[in-house]
Amino acid sequence: MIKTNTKSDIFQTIKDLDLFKGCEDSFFQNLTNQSQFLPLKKNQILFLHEESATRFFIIKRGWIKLFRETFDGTQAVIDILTTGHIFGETAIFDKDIYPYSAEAAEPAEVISLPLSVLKSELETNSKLALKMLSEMAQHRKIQDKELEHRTIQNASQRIGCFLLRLTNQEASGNVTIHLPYDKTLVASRLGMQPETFSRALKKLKAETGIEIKGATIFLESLSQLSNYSCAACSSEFPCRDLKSGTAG
Amino acid sequence: MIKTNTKSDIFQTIKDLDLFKGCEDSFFQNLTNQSQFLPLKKNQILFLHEESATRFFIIKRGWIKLFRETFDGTQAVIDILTTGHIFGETAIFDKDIYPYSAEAAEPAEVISLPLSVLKSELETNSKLALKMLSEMAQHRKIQDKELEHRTIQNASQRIGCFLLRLTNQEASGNVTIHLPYDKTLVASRLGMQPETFSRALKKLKAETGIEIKGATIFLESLSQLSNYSCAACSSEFPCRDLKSGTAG
DNA sequence: AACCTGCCTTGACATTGGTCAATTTAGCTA
DNA sequence: TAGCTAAATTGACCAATGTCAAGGCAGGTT
Repeated sequence: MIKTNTKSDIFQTIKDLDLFKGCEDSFFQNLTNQSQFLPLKKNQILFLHEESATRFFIIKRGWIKLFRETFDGTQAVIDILTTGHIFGETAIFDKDIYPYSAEAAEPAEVISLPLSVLKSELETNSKLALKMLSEMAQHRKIQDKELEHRTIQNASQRIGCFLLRLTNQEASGNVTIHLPYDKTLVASRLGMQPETFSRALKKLKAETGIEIKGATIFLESLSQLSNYSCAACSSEFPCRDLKSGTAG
Repeated sequence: MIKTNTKSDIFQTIKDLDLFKGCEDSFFQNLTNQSQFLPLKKNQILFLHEESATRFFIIKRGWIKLFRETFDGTQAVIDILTTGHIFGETAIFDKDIYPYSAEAAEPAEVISLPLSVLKSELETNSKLALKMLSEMAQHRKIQDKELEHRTIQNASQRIGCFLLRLTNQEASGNVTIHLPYDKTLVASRLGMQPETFSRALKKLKAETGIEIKGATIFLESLSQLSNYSCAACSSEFPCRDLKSGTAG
């Protein structure tokens, strides 16, 4: 039986990250030495927007919601991330202030690591800097597309697009999709109210003939959705660059 | 009389860029040697989304619109940039493919530079990589906020926010703002129809008491607008990080 | 001055999505 | 199983924005 919260497991998890590919073991060791394993209950807050930052995080399991809110409590969801994704690291470039709040959308486990170690590694390891730069540029493109979608896709199309991004887009034939978290949360991720989500999903079903049973959706083929959703997008269908949960 | 399209002027323009601060003259010289000065007429297209990229650009004068469009011609404006801003450079990180289209929103002058030189400089100059990484992270935060605004601000509030970002936010007392380009374009920049823009501006006037004369807007004070617009934003008013035209 | 042309505004109306309140459903726990 | 709670759905209504069509205005040209 493997324990998932040992230091050696943390070491291995960090080492396996694509972002850190090619880094020295000493770097991983430094990070690991100052690491913490954090189990999070649903809705548990990890840090708040504008808070001073000393640590960044890697998701081991579950879903983390990044968001910001206005004074009156209105909330805007920035992204919802899962296993293998990093967040909080951009504070390095912004006066060590977190640019968003983070909370567990579902029970989750994250690894907490010191920003200082990452920061000094970045200054000496140009491979890492370039890799991070590349991921950042990728993310930027995704953000641009997100904004585009808010502008030109309606609620049903956005849901269809979201579902497609949960699948292997090369698949042919029947596909079963399971929503990864609450519908309410999917709604906020897509910038709409839960009621709108509910009705828009129903409309999506009527327009495309998909089957819905609770949080599970059955497709006869991906084109059933892509014909409907991708018409209102600037990219061709298999949209390789738009995997969901890809932010940091 | 200074000519603005000489090689030596290009050299100086590049050297003055914040992004390139600290780079060697040899780098500037390499860029300059392969540079081109391009005067652009209004609506002239510079490159198209998905096109193969060999050059990036720096704006010398005027306004450049970055956008993408769907098959049926619906257009989503990503950003509108002006003097001193760089664009097209992120193609380096995306298989040398432009992630958006670019055209002159107003008569403009841009300097065209080879991506190859930038690319190899990035690989050897870690200061530059870090600086670019930092700017990218900054941009990312701006994009997040842009998305937030689309979600929680209404049309009038977005216009107010846009106007505030055109000003020196430390100013006290009277302020005169001049719209930098067509209202139609401002509308698309803010993700709304021209008709909606027109009505929303009227509403903004009614709600805040600003004065409007054509493309010129008079404020008695910035708080007149900030009270109205920034209520629906997660940031406090003087929002230093949200300068307009800040993308690349 | 007359006339274009493109931008902007306005009105009338359609559509989309948001809000509020009432139920229904599903998953837990006792 | 009964009962609790949170999530999801539904209906009725409203507000915001988009669409289409008609004018109006301003700047540039002849």
